[in-house]
Amino acid sequence: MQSINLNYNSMQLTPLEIIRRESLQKLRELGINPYPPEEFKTTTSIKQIISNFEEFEGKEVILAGRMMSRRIMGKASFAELKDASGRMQIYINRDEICSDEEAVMYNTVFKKLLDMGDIIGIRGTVFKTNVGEESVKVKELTVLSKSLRPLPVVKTDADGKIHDAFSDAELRYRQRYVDLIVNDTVKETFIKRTKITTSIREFFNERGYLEVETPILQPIPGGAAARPFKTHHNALDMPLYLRIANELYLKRLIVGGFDAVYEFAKDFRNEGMDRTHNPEFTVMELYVAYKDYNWMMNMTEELLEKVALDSNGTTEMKIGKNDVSFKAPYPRVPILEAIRIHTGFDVAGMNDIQLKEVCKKVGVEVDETMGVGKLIDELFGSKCEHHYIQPTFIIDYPKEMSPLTKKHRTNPDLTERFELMVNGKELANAYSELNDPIEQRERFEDQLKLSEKGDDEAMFIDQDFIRALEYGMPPTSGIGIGIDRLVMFMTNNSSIQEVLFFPQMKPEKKAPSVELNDDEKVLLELLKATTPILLNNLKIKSGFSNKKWDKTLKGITKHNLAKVNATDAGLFVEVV
RNA sequence: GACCUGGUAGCUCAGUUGGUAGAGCACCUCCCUUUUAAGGAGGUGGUCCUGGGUUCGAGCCCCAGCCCGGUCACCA
Repeated sequence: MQSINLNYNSMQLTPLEIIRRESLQKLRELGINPYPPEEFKTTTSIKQIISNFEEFEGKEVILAGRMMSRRIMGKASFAELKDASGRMQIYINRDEICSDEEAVMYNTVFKKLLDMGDIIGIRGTVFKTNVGEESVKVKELTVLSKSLRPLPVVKTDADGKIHDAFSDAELRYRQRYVDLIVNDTVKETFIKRTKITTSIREFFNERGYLEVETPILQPIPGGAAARPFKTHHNALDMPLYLRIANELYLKRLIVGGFDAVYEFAKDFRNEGMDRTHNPEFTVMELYVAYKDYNWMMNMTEELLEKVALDSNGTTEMKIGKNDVSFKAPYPRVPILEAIRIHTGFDVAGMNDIQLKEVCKKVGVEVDETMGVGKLIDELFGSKCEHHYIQPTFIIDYPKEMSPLTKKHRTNPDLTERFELMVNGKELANAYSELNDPIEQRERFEDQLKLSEKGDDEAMFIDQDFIRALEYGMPPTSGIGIGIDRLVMFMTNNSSIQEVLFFPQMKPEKKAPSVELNDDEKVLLELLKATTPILLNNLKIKSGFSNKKWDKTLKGITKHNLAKVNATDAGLFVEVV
């Protein structure tokens, strides 16, 4: 983008950056390419050495990584090298890496021209220092990439206590690359995230379930109730929406004859952002033919137990202040039972008027647009949800709030649906899927009525999806698991931003321009008319307020267009 | 969207009824061959988020705005 390029061109360098650019130039003058093109072949990784130290001791290794700290002591130095696998100390001795008289590689390149953050390669032998620290004695040093910006300096003391941590949330999210370099725990979070998704894939693939991809750009944003992002396709000249869910597409595939399909889907919802909501987020949805929601509950227990073990090595977890166990089985509580337990009211079979009465009594706010489903959802959400810390299936939701769910086998007012609650939050949502096309059309029409009544979350009708159901979909159970939320639980993070590499942020403000502003131009013209001029006279001529005067004069002196001279006769300003 | 915190050096942070902008680390110069939050001596470095205002004088007070975070509201 043009504006960004302009910003870079007009960027004012800090003294630290200028020094590094000068070092870069000097490296080139010494005939060292600071960005060499050749492959750099390493023989092992830091983690390998640390975890098999006896095997490596005395042997030669070649490593590459970022220099994270440096302690120079005359003719010898220690530095910390960090590669993708870990950190370890390297020992650099002048006479080991240099044979020439001037010892250029040590005295000039290592001591003067390299900086913290530079990427280097080393060849040397593994040894242990007198103090017992595992290290590599460097015999050869190669510059692999010069770093032009100083990294934050984060130090860890002998007790493992971190000093001057790079902790500003805004900087960490905007410059995640820096966060990943200096904050090791951040990297661990994201490695764990991949372990979790890998664990889920393994679980499904072993069962022969098929991983698929379905459209993100959808003409009708179906499968959930949420405000979509809208975009436009130029060639077709039609609106398209970023998907809010992929449910209806996966069910079409079940119609098409796949027994089990799943997708890790980025979904998009144009709604508020907070600690647990990002406009784009990841949901794993799975559909399995010939199963029901009871089967799905059993599978979910098994899956989560495995995910906990694969990612953390245990089913027992600390989430915030709570101890949570993912050991199966999990209790199954009908939603109306939960409401009875936590409010004292049995709302089974109540109509909307009676429900509003109950809401009023227990202090839950309601409005006219709310139907039975929404009222029950509201009661559960504000009075019950937060009580379910241990994994608990809340089951048998009312029909009104579940337009894609099959009617309950014993009670036609309810549906075969469950939500899995963990730590007081929803983690998964699953149904015995509605496969009766005639009833599905009726449910959609009920949603349309809700929408006309003012419910802006009611679902859109997808005619093609109904057509697919009319060809016949086997009885099927489906589930959606919020992956970001699952990762939050498994890594004990309370903010979704901590488990997304690049959480959504408002743009940074523009870098200051080197262009003169209008006030500065005016002042410079005045100055050019009479130069040198007594400072106070120029101030009076400008007519600027004190603050504006001060800022503007500082502005043009900073650009080196004018300077102030102190003489016996007073302060004079002149053009340079 | 509402309310509350905060925004000062590359990083982490101080900053006194409003009176010339500070510390630690980093950086620069010098000393130092198994150190480790290495150490010792000296030094450089600032759009105090932005724009107005009050004042002889604003990092600090007032007004408007921007950005992060938190709480609530909204929301699968």
